[in-house]
Amino acid sequence: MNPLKENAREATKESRKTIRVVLAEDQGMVLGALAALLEIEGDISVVGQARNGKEALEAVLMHKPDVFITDIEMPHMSGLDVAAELKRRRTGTRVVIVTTFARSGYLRRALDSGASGYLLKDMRAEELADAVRRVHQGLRVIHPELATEAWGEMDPLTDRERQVLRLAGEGMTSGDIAAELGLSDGTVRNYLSEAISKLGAGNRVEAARIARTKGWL
Amino acid sequence: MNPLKENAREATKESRKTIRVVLAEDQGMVLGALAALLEIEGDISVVGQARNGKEALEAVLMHKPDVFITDIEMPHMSGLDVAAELKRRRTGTRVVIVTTFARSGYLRRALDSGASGYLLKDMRAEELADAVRRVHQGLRVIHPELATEAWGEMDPLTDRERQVLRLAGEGMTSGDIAAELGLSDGTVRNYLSEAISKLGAGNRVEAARIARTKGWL
DNA sequence: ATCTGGGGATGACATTTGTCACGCCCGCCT
DNA sequence: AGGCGGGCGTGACAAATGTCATCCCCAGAT
Repeated sequence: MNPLKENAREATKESRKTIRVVLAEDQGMVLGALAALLEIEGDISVVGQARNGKEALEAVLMHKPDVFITDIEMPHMSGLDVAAELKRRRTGTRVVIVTTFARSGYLRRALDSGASGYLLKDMRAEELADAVRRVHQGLRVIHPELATEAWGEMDPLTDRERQVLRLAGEGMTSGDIAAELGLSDGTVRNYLSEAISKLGAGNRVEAARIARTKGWL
Repeated sequence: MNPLKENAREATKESRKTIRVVLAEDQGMVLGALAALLEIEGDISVVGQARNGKEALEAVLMHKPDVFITDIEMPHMSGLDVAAELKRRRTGTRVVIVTTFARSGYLRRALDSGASGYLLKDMRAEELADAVRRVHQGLRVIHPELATEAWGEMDPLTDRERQVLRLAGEGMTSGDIAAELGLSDGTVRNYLSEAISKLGAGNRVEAARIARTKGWL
């Protein structure tokens, strides 16, 4: 129980420096590559890897890592769901989302789920380790482009509009959609028209595209 | 990483064994991570990295690597385009496609473009280095799931149809497309109509969706 | 020299879309 | 009770879309 004078310096150094990380990502190759990338850093150690949300949750609960790095789109439980669950369980683990998608909707949900970081995969690889360190220190790290710009605009669509637009984006005709949702053909067209104008699009296809890229789907 | 410490004997050994690689991938983080992954292997050296098709082409022409590893979907020139161009120029470089998409159309085009390997990103990370070695030895490496189903259905679309359908899928109107391609409005609609019927779709949106999922874009 | 087929264009027509202006019903606010 | 406003529907109309038959042009194939 007594501080060991001799290696006290090293011990504290070690315990202060090594950041234990669990990594989740459904593409095996990217998972392995990211692990390799992080292992290069002397102060970061990957203690667990997972290829889907459920495994990820188990791995985090088992290893109690300092930082949990996860993709969003994974089989059966998204990274956002895992983050929310971890928040609910009050594990001390900090969460960093690393994803392809610069959708403000995702960012909002990530922050709501208690994530400490939101990074895009097209960031420079070297910055990942730094981000992990910052988050470990209790800081928040948001990808710059998201932190400023695309942030602020809220989803202007009503539930119906979203619903209708999604189906239209799949190639369904107004009539199909009407049948599917138990609405009238004209009503569907009205919603579509509303959505198109709200999104500043020229037609349903463009509207769907815009909504998708904003994460409002 | 330190070529200076070789003496003559080691140098010949080295030159026989070290596989020089150029890597292309638009997501910076994945690019860096893959590079890290490969650099761990003693016999593989990443001599160039690129984040889009054009850079990739330049990098390959400049470094003349043994193997060129590339993603498909990149800005302004796809990995497939780069592969085709390299084939045309008869560089000795062997090409390995590494992509997310298990689309038979992509595989076909990859092989047509002279690629020696087609791997999916959800493969285990450790297998990448092996694949690189095999390809370097002149072997072909095709992701198992695809190898069997490889000769699936053929792309029924002509170039024009593909072109027109792509733009239509972005939300452009027939008129826009006509202007863009220097065709008449009616002709565009004819191509679209052809594409729709070839794909068994009900309208342009569905047709675009189908073509996309098949990898015929 | 002729035949053939692909790329491209036209014109006509039936549907589907996108817009608008209204009208109805129902819950909520004060 | 009266007054909103949101969800839903109708009708009408212009524009865009999908389908066909038909025609021109030109490069290969025979």
